[in-house]
Amino acid sequence: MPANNSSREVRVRFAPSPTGELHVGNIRTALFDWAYARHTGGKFIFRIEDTDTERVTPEYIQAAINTLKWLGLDWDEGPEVGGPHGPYLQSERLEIYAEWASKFLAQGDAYHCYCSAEELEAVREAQRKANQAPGYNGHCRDLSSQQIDEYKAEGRLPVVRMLMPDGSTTFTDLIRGDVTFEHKFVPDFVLVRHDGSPLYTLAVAVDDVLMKVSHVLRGEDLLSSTPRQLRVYDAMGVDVKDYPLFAHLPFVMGQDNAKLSKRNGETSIAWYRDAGYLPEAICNYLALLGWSPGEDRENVTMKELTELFTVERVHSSPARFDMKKLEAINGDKIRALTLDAFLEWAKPFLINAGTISGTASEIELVKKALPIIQERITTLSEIPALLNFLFVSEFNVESESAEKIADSQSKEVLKISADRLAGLAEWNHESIEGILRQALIVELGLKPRIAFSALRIAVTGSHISPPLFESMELLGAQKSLERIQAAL
RNA sequence: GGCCCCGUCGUCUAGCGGCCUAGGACUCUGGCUUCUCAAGUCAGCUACGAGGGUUCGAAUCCCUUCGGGGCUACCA
Repeated sequence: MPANNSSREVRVRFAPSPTGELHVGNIRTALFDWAYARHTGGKFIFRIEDTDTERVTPEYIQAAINTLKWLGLDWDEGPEVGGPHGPYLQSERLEIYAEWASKFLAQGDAYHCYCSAEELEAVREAQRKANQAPGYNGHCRDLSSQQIDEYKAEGRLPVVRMLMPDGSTTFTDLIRGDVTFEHKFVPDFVLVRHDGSPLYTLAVAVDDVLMKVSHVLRGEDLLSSTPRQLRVYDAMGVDVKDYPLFAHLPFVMGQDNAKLSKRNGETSIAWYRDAGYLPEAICNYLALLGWSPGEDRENVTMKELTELFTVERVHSSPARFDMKKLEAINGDKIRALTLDAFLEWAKPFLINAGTISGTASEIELVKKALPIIQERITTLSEIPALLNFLFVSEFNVESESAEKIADSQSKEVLKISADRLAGLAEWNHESIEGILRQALIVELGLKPRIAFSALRIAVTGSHISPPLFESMELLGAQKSLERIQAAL
C-alpha cells in the first residue's frame, strides 16, 4: 500500500483518449485534475492517450486541446507547450514502451502469449458456462521452447502478457479508502499487441512513472484496472512510496437513464460554447458534480475553485447532470460580467446571427443596450432575438402580436402616444416615460400594462422585450415614431 | 455469473454520534414587486432505500438485505 508521500511535488495529469469529442464527464475530470494541481501549487500535465489508433483521430486530439484552452484549463506540460518529460502524445513514445516491454520479458515479469483471439474466446465461453470468472487462464505462461517453435512455425505472432503473481493488491484510494483485489480475479493482461503496438495498460503506467505523476484523479471506471497499473510499477522497479496516489472520481450521469445522453450532457463542450454558455459557468457547475465547497456555497469563480478544491471533499457517489441548474448558474455568471466582458462575449453571437455586421456604430449601440438585457438572459444565444429590433432594416411586428394591437383602444393609445412623443424636446427614457404616463395613465386612466403593451408591440415588434422606455431611447425618436405611426 | 464501487428532498449537495422535528441551491407551486419578460424578494412542497444491531443518544459506526453502476478486450 502506498505510504503517504505528501512531501513529493504534486504532479497531476489529465490523460484522455480522444476517441470522440470531450463531453461533460471528461471535462469534470480535467477540471478536478486542474483544480487540484492549482490548489497545491503543483503541475498540471496534459497527456494524450492515443494508443488506440483505430479510434483516436488527429481531429479529436485537436478538439480536446481546443476545449481545454477555451475552458481556461491551462496546462504546464503537454501538447503545444512541451515539458521536460515529453513527448506527451503516446504515439510518439512507442520506443519507450517497447523497451520496457522487453525488459519485463527479460525479467520474467511478462511472457509471450501465442493464443489466438478465437482460442481465447473459446476459453472465456467455457468459463462462463462453468460459471467461473472469465479471464485468461495462463495457458502460455510456461511454454517449452518446442511449443514456442511450433507456434512460430504456424505463423502465430505473440502478444506480451504481464504475469500476475498469486496474492492480492491493496491500495488506498483518496476518495474511497482501502480497496483490495484478489489476483485470481485479475488475470494476466496484455501489454503489447501482436503487431508490437502498446496497450493502455502498459503506456499509462510507464508514462505516469516517467512523468513523475504524483496523483491520478480519474474516472471510477478505471478503478478496477488499478491493480494492473500497480503491477507494472512493481515490474519497473519503482519504490512503493513513489507510486502515484489514486483518487477515483464518481461518474457523471444523465438525468433519466443512467447513462449520459445527448440531452443530458453527452454532447461536446463545443455545443455548450455555441449555445451561449460561459466557460466559467460550465466549470462552476461541473465542479458541483461530486464536490462542494461546503458552507452552503455554490457560486465560485475559477480562482476560488482553485483555492477551495481538495480531494477530501470529493465524494464517492455518482451525480446526475442537470441542464436546468447549469442554465441558472450561467445566468448568474452572465449577470456578474462587466460591461466590457459582456460585450466581447455578445459580439460573436450577434454577428453570427446576422443581427449586426460588426461596425463601430453598431457596437456602440450594442454596448448601450446590453445593460438592459443582462439580467434577462440565461445564455448568450438569446441576445440576438432581444436586440434585433434595434437593427432590423425592414421592421415588422410579429403577426401574432400584431393582432393584439388591432383593437380600437390600442389604436387610441398609439395615436395619443405618437402625438405627445412628437413634441418631446429631449428624447431619453425618463422624459419618454414621464410624458407617456401622464398621457395614458393619468389622463386616460389606463392600466400601465395595457397601455404600454400596445406601445411595446408597436415599437419592438413583440410583446416580450427589454424595458420599453429604454428601448425607445435606444431606438431613437425618428424610428420609434415611425413604428408607432406604422402600427396605426 | 464473478469482482469492485455507490445509496440524504425530483436533481446537485451540507451533514463526519447529540447543534437535525435534517440546512442550502436548482426545479416546481403560490405571494410581493412590476411597463412585458426577467431579475429581486417571501412562503410552500418533497429526503436520510429497507431491516437488524452498537449506544443514554445514529443520517452519521457495524452487519444483512434490496437497489444502482463499473469492470470482466490484442478499448480506455
